[in-house]
Order: sequence, then C-alpha cells, then structure tokens
Amino acid sequence: MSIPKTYLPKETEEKWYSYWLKHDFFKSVPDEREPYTIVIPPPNVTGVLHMGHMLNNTIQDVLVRRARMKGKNACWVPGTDHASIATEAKVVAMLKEKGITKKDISRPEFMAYAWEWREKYGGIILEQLKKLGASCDWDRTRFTMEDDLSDAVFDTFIHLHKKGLIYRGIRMVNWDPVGKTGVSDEEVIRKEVNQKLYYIRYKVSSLKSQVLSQDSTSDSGLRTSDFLTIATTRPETIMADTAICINPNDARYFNLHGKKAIIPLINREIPIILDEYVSMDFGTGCLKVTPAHDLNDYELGQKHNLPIIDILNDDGTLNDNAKILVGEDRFVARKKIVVLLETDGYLEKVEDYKSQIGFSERTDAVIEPKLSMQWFCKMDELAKPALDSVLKGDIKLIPEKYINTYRYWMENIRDWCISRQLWWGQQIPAWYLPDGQYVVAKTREEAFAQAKDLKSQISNLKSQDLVQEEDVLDTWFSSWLWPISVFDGFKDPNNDDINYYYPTNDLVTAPEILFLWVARMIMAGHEFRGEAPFKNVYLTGIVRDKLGRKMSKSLGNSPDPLDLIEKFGADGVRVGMLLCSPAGNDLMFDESYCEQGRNFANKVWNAFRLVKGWEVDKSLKNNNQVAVDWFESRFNEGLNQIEENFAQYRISEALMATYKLVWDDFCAWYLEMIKPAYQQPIDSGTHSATIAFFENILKILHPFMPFISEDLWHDDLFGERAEYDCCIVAQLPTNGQINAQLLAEVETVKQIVTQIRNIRNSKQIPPKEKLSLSVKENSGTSYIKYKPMIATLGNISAIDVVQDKIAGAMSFLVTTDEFYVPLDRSIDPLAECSRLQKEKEYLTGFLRSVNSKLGNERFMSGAKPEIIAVELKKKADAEAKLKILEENLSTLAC
RNA sequence: GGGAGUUUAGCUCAGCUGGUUCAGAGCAUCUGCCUUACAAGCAGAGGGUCACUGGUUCGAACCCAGUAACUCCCA
Repeated sequence: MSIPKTYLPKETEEKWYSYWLKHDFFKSVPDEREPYTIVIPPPNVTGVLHMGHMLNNTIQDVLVRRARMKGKNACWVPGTDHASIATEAKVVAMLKEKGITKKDISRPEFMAYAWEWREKYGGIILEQLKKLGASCDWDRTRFTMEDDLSDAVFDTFIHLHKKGLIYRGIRMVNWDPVGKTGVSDEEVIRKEVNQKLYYIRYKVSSLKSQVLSQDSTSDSGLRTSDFLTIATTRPETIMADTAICINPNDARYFNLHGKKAIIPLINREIPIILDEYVSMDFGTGCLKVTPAHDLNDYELGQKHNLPIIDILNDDGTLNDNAKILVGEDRFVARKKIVVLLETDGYLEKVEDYKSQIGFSERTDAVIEPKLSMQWFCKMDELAKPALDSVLKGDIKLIPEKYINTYRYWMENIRDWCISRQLWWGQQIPAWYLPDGQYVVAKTREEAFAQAKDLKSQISNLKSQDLVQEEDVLDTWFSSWLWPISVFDGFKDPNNDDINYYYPTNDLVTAPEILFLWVARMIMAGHEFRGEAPFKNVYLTGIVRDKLGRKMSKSLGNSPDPLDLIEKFGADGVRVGMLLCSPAGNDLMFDESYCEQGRNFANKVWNAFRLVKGWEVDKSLKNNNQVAVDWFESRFNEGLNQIEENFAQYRISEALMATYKLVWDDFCAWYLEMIKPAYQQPIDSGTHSATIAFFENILKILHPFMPFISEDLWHDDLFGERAEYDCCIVAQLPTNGQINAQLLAEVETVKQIVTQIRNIRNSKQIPPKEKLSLSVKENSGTSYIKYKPMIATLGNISAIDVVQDKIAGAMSFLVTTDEFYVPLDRSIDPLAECSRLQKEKEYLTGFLRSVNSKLGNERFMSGAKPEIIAVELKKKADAEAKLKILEENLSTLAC
C-alpha cells in the first residue's frame, strides 16, 4: 500500500460526486424532519460559470451541507432563468450565422430555434456547478420558461390585472436599440464617458434675418442678439427640438422673452419658453428641449404643452421626422451634423465634457430614452408588506447595513415596467379587440368570452378577431415567483412540497439584485402566500481582482473557475473563495487564496498518512491521556467558535476557526504530542482516541471540503463502512465538555515549549539534540502531569524540579515559574543580561501604568469592582515577576 | 446634488457593551532547518502614530464633532 505524498483531487472528486448522486444524498422529499431549504438564484441560461457564481454557490453548498449534517432535511433547488434579452440576442446571432434574420421568420419558428438553442446550451452552467461539488437536488431542476412556471406567470399577471395593479401607459423607457426592447432602470449601467459639448447657434426669429458672414463664428455671436447659443451633447437631436427654454430670471436673456428660435439646417421655428428648471450656470443657460429623447425634456414638454417629435427608429437610426440624415445611425448622424453645422456657421465651439451615460447591461448599447406604450405593475401596495417584513426583522438582511438602502428604495418605489419588446419570454396574455380595447385572459377562448361581455361590443366579433399583445414579460416577472413556483405553489397551492419547504431558509445572492430580484420576491411571497419567501438573505460581495477592479469579461481579469478547480482542486478553490470573502464586503480575489486552500487539503491528507501509518501495540500502556483530554476539550471549544460564527453568518471566520483547529491544534500540537518515535508502535488507547478525533475533524471539514473529507472517511482506518455511511450525511459532533483549567495549563506548556525552541534557535542547537530542563516552581502550578508532554515537544531528556536558581544556564520565565536549560557550551552573560534588562524595563513600565491607575481616585471610585480586581492582580503578578528578574540579574552580576 | 458605507501590519480582514503594555489572525516577508506525515512542509522572528484634527472620559482603535481619501446606491 502506498499513499501518495500529496493529495490528488481529480479522481476523488469525480468518484465521490457520482457516488453521492447514485445514492441520492442530494435528494429531498418532505418528511417529519425539520426542513432546510435554499432556492438557487437561477443563473442565466446563456451564462457560463464565473467567479461570482463560484462564491455564491460555494456559500450555499456550505450552508446546505451543514444543515444536512445537523439532521435537517436539506433541500437545495437548482434551476436557470430564461434571460429574455440575453438569450434572444444569442439566438438572433445564431440565426444570423445561418443567414436568417428575425423578421423573416414567424414567432413560432423563432421560438422553436430558441428552444433548440436552450436545449443545447442551457444546461452548461448547471453541469459546471457539479464540478464545484454543489449538492443540489437535481431532480428538482426548474426553468422559468417551462410550462408550469410560465403558467404561474400568466396566472399572476391575470391576478394582478384583476386587482387593478397592472396597466398600460406611455412612458419614457430605457430603449436598447440593439436588443430593440425597453429595459428597466436596473438593467442600465451608468458609466462616466468622455464626450463633447457642442455649442450651437439658433437664429432668433422675430428679428430681421441676416446673412451669416464667414467669420461670424467668433464668440461675439452670442451678444449680437440675432442668435442664441445652446450647449448640447446630442447635436443630432436638434431636429426633434420643440422649444428653447431659458430661466426667467436670467438677465442675459430678457431680450429673448416672447421670441422664437429657428432650428439650424431644417429652419423650423420653435418657441422660447421660460422655466426655472433651467440652471443659469450650466452651458449657456439656453436649453434645447427635446421631449421625445430626454426624460427631463419630456416632463418639461408636458408642463408647457409642447409637441413631441420622435426622430428615431427602434434601431437607433434617424427616421423621416428628422428631415435630414434620414436612415443614418444616431452616432453617425452626430458626426455628420457637426460637419453640417460647422459648414453653415452654426457651430460656435466644442468642449470636452464628462458625463454619465447609460449602457444596456445585456447588449452594452447606449441606452436611448424613448417614449413608448408599455405595461406597468403598480408597486406601492405590494411594497408595503415587503418593507415591513424586513423592518420588523421577519427577514434578516446580512449584513444589516443593507436595511437602510432597502428601506429607501421601497419607500420611493416606482412602478415596474414589465413589458419587453421581444419574443423569447412569456407573451403577455392580453388580447386586443379591433377597436383597441383589450381583455386579459389566459387563452383565446377565455379572452373571446370576456370580449363579448364588453359594453362597447362589436357586432359579429369572432374569436379570430382578437390579437394577442406582441410583447413578452420581463424575465424578473418570472424570477420573482421562483421560491413559490419551484414548488408548484401556483399550480397547486396546497401541495406537500410547498407546505413543507416554504418559506425557505436562506437566500444567498449579490447585493446588486437586492431590488431587482430579492425585494420583488418578498412582495410576491406576501401577495401570493401571505408570508415572506425566506428568513435570511445573505448578500455576498462582488468578486474583484486584487487591484479592486470588478471581474469582467472585457477586462479579462477573471480566471476561469474550471481552470482553478483543475489547478487547485474543488476543495482548494472552495476554501480559497471563502478565505477572502468577509460577509457583505467585496472580495479582492487572488489565486493565492486557492493555493492556500489546496495546501490545507494537503495538510489534512498528510496528517492522515501519519496516523494511517502507525502500528498498534496492545501491550503498551497509554501515556498520552493528558494530550487526549486536552485535544478533546480544545476540539469542543473550537466547535463552539465555529458554531457561533455560523450563527452570525461569518462563514469565512468559521472556516478560519476550523483551519486553525485542524492545522495548529490537531496537526501541529496534538499529533506532535502523541507521535511515537520513528518506527515505534503506538498504544491502542491513544490510537483509537486519535481516530475518533480524526473522524470528527472530517465532519467539521466536510461543508467546506466535501471531497477530501468524504474520501478519507471511507478509508479502512475507520473500519468497515456500510454503503450509506458517508461523511455527507454524518451528524456533526455535538458540544462536549470543556475543561478550562486543562486548556489554560496546556497553553502554559506551549509557552514553555516555545521558549525551549527559542533557545535552540538562538543557540543553533539541532532539534535532535536532547536538552535537560529544570523548573523552580513559584506559582503553585505543578508540572508533573505535563512532564512527558514537555519532554516530547521540547525534546528534553529529563525535567527536574529544583529549589534554587541554576547559575550559568539559559533561563526563562513562564508566569512566575523559573525554567533553566543548562548547556554544555558557555552562555553569553552580556546577551542574557540585556535580554533580562529589556524584560525588566517592560515590566517596570507596565507596573507604572497599573499603579497610576490604582492611585487615581477617580478610577478607584468610577471603575467597576471587577476591573479594579484585575488591575490588582496585574500589579501582584508584575511585582512577583520583577522580583525574580532582579534576582536573576544580580546572579548574573551585571 | 442626496444617502449609505469604508479607512487597523506589505495584502485580505477580526477587534462584541470604552478597561490587561491592546493592538490581533491568515497570507506574504525574513532567519534557521530536506528533524522519514507533509518543502503544498517544520521551528522561530520582524512588521502598525488603529486615515487626520479636536472633544467627552480616570481611561478611546472603540463614543461625539469636523476634515480628507476611497467605494456603493439614488438623482
């Protein structure tokens, strides 16, 4: 039998993942146990695994595995969402390669292609999650476009429409000219962009028109009063202007009141209006008003009853209303119009200008504000219970700092634009009559029945006369139902699953979608189940690179998670992710964390090799009972720390507590305490205790490192395992006794050992050379019990208890006990002396500060008695130590 | 422009209700070790004016006020 020196994760991972699957360990069905449920934030079907998923799903898996090991019926529901814009874009791209354009095919044909695409690629990301070790109940995998979930969407729409919460309206929406759909505010990413601010002259028309001379492009133009100058970043929209607005208080422009301006190039006359909205110190103080292409201008236009001229097509090209540059793309048009303006002398100057511009999250196209008829869902009524449940603490946000943001958003909530001008998605179940009225119904038949009942009935209305709304619903309109719909809570609101698993326990997601998704799920939970969908929301940070930049494809600064797993093993990567992810803060990811994780796995592997290699001699008596008792106490103490950290969702700290318990306490101290000399056997008592410890260690490691723990679990060192006796379903150890005195005394022992090692280090004494140790016990602590431990750890041949100081030996002080290590080489009295002097200085200073406190009347009267007692003890200890130090210094005669 | 948050060792972070000379962990660094479980390791060590300024207090990394820098959200 040969165990490799390093842990090799690859085969282990494949082996145990399929073993778990085969034995249905991830599967959950309702039973009498307490449920523990997580629904996955459904990744986008078009997606591939990125670092954000890695973090998010590692955390979920840790929580789920831990719940399973605490005897709960753990259920982690996986799935994907249909991501209408992103998927439609992919499908359009695929069709383009085949030489097909979307408008050449029918809606059903397009949908067939889309489904084909999703069959082929939609499962990739879920397969990747398996590599990470995700213990999802794969039989429960759902997809937001599947029939049952789509039905839930339709029923919800109809329900909300009946309640009067859904309406149609013209709104300025964020238009994505590439995706050719409206998108919500949350799907617009604002970026600061370097732009140009163009200063353009408009003739003022009630004056006699003048012929522009070639050199009139100088600054003096503004003051000639024949012209006014506006500043704009979007010169291509001047053809859509319907007014010029100035501040009525702007003294510079009193002369313009009541006059009109003429749009350059197209010579259309527009009014000059007055509104305090215009800030006098921005640009020139003259604002061009373009209601069709700017949200603020739209509102201004409404206020002043201005006409609306829309000069853009859906794809961002100019339409006939523009009169000039028709058919040109908006950005091409911008360049060309600047040339035209300049040629005709209308361009006064151009300045560099920085401003925020919106980009489509899905297509990265510059968002165009556009007026269009959309469907909206009223939010204020739905938002109320959703806000309350967070404020009352029924739902906990972790970290809590998000409560403020959540509250602010929910109190200022705007209606939700739920329609999208796409095909891939749930087509809105609204049916138009020939006269423009509409009814909302799930099927044509139901719609027809309703239509016939409308008052303004159309004679001879036939079912075929109804035309279904072309738009589909926003993907979030499916996702907000996810915690209910995955358990078929709409189809069958009283089924066993929904009754058992709902509300779920924890939701793990990114703060960026707190409103987009989490808040809406909470609303849906209250609206459709009368209760919040989960109890805790754990908000992870954003994964950034070590320079603090968000990881993104375009920057190319994101490692491929699967490469990382290949390189460091899934366990190593999981540990690496968690090591750098404080709750709620962004994490500066670096591969070295995964390396640390891999090293940790290797450490566990080698500890196992050590224990595995021991021969047992039953005739030996157990010399290690103190060590065994100590580690048991220490383990229980560590268990408490881990438990506490988990209770507060401090997962990276729970991991660090586990890491130190295993590496420092178990490997570095305990195993070294009990390790028999080379090729010597071990007694059976120590051996079996150690194996039991090891088994417990595998359990506490399992949620973090499922593969290596499961693999070692099945080694015959632990005896025969039944087929279903697996680490994944082992029960975590429960809290046992903690012997505080023992723990404290061993800490003292460790200090002694460290001091001995220091002496070795400073005197270049090899670890193999045995030393002897004498102790002068002043503190009342007896070291008899710990003699074998100290001897082993410090490689000491004999420990004597002495009554007098030993001259000429190396010495050190632990608590108030004096230790002497006689050396056969001479010690350097000067070095020794300065070391003691330093210690003395420190203690003197310490004592001084303690004394000054104790001598301060206000401290003595103000501080709590316990604190005073502590100070008194500090004083006594320091004085005792100082006394010994002084004695030693005088022995050295320096 | 409004709001929130952050600032502690070279890096990533702990530090609960103010009370050990309180400044801590992991990683990285340095020194010495190939001591047969592990060099993906072992044993040690060095690193900090707790962003800055003031205040409250017997006592401040912690509480208060102001300043600066960074981040996020909203407009």
